[in-house]
Amino acid sequence: MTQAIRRRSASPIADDGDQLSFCSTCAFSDACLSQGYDKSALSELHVLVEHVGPFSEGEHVFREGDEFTAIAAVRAGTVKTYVLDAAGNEQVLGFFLPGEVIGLNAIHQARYPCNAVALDTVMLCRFSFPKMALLATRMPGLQAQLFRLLSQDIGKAALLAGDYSADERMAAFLVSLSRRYAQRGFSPSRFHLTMARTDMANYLRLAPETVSRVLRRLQDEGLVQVERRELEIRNAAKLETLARPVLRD
Amino acid sequence: MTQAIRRRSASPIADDGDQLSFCSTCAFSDACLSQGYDKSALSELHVLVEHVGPFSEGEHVFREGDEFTAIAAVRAGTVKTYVLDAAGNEQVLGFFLPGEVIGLNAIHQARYPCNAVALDTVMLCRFSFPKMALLATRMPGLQAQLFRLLSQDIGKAALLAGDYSADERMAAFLVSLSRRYAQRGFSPSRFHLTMARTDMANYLRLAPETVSRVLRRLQDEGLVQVERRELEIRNAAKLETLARPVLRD
DNA sequence: CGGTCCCTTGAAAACGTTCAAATATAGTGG
DNA sequence: CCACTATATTTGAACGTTTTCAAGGGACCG
Repeated sequence: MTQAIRRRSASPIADDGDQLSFCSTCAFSDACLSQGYDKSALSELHVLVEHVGPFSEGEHVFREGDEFTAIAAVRAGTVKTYVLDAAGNEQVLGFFLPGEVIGLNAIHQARYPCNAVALDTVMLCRFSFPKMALLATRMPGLQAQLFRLLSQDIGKAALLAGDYSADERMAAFLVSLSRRYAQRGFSPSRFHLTMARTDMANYLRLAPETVSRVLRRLQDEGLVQVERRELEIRNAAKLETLARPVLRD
Repeated sequence: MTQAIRRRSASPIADDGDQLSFCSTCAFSDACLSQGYDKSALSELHVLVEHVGPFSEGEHVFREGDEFTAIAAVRAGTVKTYVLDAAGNEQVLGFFLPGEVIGLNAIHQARYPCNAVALDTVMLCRFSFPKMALLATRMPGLQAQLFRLLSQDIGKAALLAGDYSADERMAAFLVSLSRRYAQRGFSPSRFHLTMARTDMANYLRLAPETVSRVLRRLQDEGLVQVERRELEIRNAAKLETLARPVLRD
């Protein structure tokens, strides 16, 4: 089928002087910079970066079973990963916002174990994984960052895993989005829900109807204001209290 | 508090001639051997191995918040990892059988994010992670194996994550145990459940009463035979059919 | 303006939980 | 070796949250 993480307009941007600032959204550059690597080391990292996209809404970045060659950091937009169960129902595994890395769960099988689709206009930084691993043997800081990224993702599923109430799940989801947007410089209190209610439901393991009802309940209690896909957090403290059992912090 | 992954009778075994065969249960040795490394490379790996244990039932291997220094492969016994929620309820994250590696989720925070306790008499191979990472820069096969192990664990939580019925969860759990025992040379159709019903319940996000009822149901339908903690799988085909939605294979 | 898709709302049903209690097992000390 | 206690497991019945089923808005797009 289609090549995983398709190449688009790769070369022009990759050689562009703006490269470093573009890539400053990537976790890898952050790590390397903080490790005090010199320009030459950094340029080695940037040599194996490919800027790909845009992917438009509904377009797939990779599909389950595709050969794994690269991981990718989201530069703009939102990527949803999911699998289809036997009955054809979608199980959403995660949403990836700018700065977050997709494809890490594909390493051990050398194939992507899930599908990844753009929820809006998505731009990616694509990293050849074999090349990156090779480079990591010469850059301990990069290796450490890769280990950290992988290790971090192991615990991520906790949000889904616990047997929490629908309200707690939803609160945790919204707080998580808020924090992740804040981390990238976006407003933590007002943002656009880039996914459909159905996606949220499939992610939180709830029925779409339940998502609807919970959002209404949270709004009636003054915790949030939802207008279609626009969300405003009106009482962050209470929302975080609700989310605490799930997020554990 | 106590040192994470406590040292016990470390030196005598580590220098023993039996070392290699002992460590053949460890994923790392497997990987290195299969990569065709010479003895000197292997001995480098074995220098940073510490054989620790035995831990007796109920004894902790590490606790949440302990400083992370090492990962460990289970050599014998079963290790349960868990966290306590705000109400003090136990959330079981996983059970680790011989050959499986604990501590991988501790890398990114440099602290163990959960507790690990022995369910029976446990023996471990302890690996200093900093030393291992350093060695991995010189042994690409080891680095690759570490990446694979980490990557693999990212998808593991799927068993808990989906919204499956109690029967499906239980079936998937039993099939998973069966396969993992088989992989290490134990009987896939008859084994001892090293964990209490409550542990299974906390792992599967069910009430203990539900676990009891589901096991009875599976037994009444002739899929398994349960006698206290002794389990026999009587109809593997049907059990796997039940588990299929969860395990996805 | 009509159609489609997404979202919302209401009522009934289901699955698992909770509460309560009985039974069984292992460990302890006499 | 046996009684005794604490713990683990099983069972029954009522309850509750979420799902399912059914239908009604509402926005966006042609």
